[in-house]
Amino acid sequence: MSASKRVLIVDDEAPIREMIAVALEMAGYDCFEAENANDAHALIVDDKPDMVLLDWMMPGASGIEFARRLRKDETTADIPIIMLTAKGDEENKIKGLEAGVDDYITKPFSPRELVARLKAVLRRTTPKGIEEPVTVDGLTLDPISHRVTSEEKPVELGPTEFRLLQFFMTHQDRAYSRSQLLDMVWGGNVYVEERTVDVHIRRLRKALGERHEYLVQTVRGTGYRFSSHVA
Amino acid sequence: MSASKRVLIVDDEAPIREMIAVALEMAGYDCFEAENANDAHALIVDDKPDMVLLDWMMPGASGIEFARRLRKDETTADIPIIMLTAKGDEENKIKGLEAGVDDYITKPFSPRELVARLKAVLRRTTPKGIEEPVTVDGLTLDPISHRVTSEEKPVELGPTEFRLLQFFMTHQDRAYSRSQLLDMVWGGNVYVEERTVDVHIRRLRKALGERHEYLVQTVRGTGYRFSSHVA
DNA sequence: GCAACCTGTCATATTTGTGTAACACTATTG
DNA sequence: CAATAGTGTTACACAAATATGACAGGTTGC
Repeated sequence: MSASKRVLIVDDEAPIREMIAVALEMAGYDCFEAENANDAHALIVDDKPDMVLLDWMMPGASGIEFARRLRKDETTADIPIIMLTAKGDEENKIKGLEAGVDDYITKPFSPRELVARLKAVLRRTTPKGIEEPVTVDGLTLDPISHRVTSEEKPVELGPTEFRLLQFFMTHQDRAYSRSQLLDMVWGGNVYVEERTVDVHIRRLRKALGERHEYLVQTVRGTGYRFSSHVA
Repeated sequence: MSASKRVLIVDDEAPIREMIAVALEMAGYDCFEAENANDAHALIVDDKPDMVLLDWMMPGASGIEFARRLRKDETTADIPIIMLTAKGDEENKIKGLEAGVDDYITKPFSPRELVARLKAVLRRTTPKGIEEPVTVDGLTLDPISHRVTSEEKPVELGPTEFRLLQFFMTHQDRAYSRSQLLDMVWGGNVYVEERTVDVHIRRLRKALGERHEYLVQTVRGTGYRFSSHVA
């Protein structure tokens, strides 16, 4: 589930927000909007976005001021910000960069450029996921080719089992409760029965086969654990 | 398709841009112009050129600064840059080379010299692996003759399928999402449905025939992968 | 201007994955 | 040795993802 990135657009002019939203949605982003700094802050707290597009000119708190505020608060400090500025506004550019803005883009701009900048910023702020293959006792998971092999032989896994195994292999020797697994593997806000985890554990074990199923261990009363250590 | 090379001229003085443009067009290049760094960036994003001629002296962001910015972003990092500098400006030359500029040329210069430099730079930057034929299990793609053969027999491919296959053959054993493929094969920022990728994958597979279609593998929930390894 | 060819998008099949509930086991506890 | 809670298994309906075939514009070359 590479859920699409969520972008918050902050601008006091609705038509502009709409235009941007359309462009971004076509490019596969998930947008939501705010028309002033207060609304924006509420939305950010409520559902932390992956990126904020911030208009420099806004009634009330200016964009810069708002950017500073976001940077100050630890929980929002790491959200990338792209500032929208008027043409040739070099001074603001500088202030913006000082305030910790990740990039700025001058209006008017082409949707393409916007998307390109956004991608560029996300690329350099999003920490690269674990890209190295992991191996445990002959079982190898390669995130790059998205493949799992047991003693060189391919292992057939569904998407969920793959993520589950990936999580386990990068978090070994530690017991996780079903609800923790749901959080980590399924993603934060989904409602599924806890027992569903059991079923996927079962599917994973089956796919791993006799040779490796011992790696997925039951911790009675608690949940499951992945370990090459026997009980 | 193999249209003439596209060169972006960035200089704040229109007459100079014009002069250069005329010279280059006579030499068979396709020119477009920008008078400042921001416009230039927008144009580059919109339609990635094969080469950028960059004036060192510009209001706002200096040429060097702009060059650095281009080098930083992965998608523009491989565009060759030739810097135009004032006579005897040795210091800038050094800074320019540090910033990853491919060549520099001092003003005033003759059109002939400019074209010569440009050719030289293109010659040594273009052949980045895009020259060698690739073969996988009897399937060969030759970028030079722009031809694909399966066991010596020619394979009919549309332009998009060709680029797709070329990308795959030069990036094997790696799973790509549809949006990544759109980025890499279709080019930077085109608004196309993700499902379109499926269709072209389908066309590619069909063209490859039974003998080779196994190379194009579906990675459920993720995208596609090209690999001679089964599953 | 015509014909052949590409392309992107739909609508529709097909295939595969997912969550649940029901029932079978197994360890634990007293 | 029950009684009980915790897990394992399995079958199954339905959801989601992918494959496929057809189509309407748009290009290109003649």
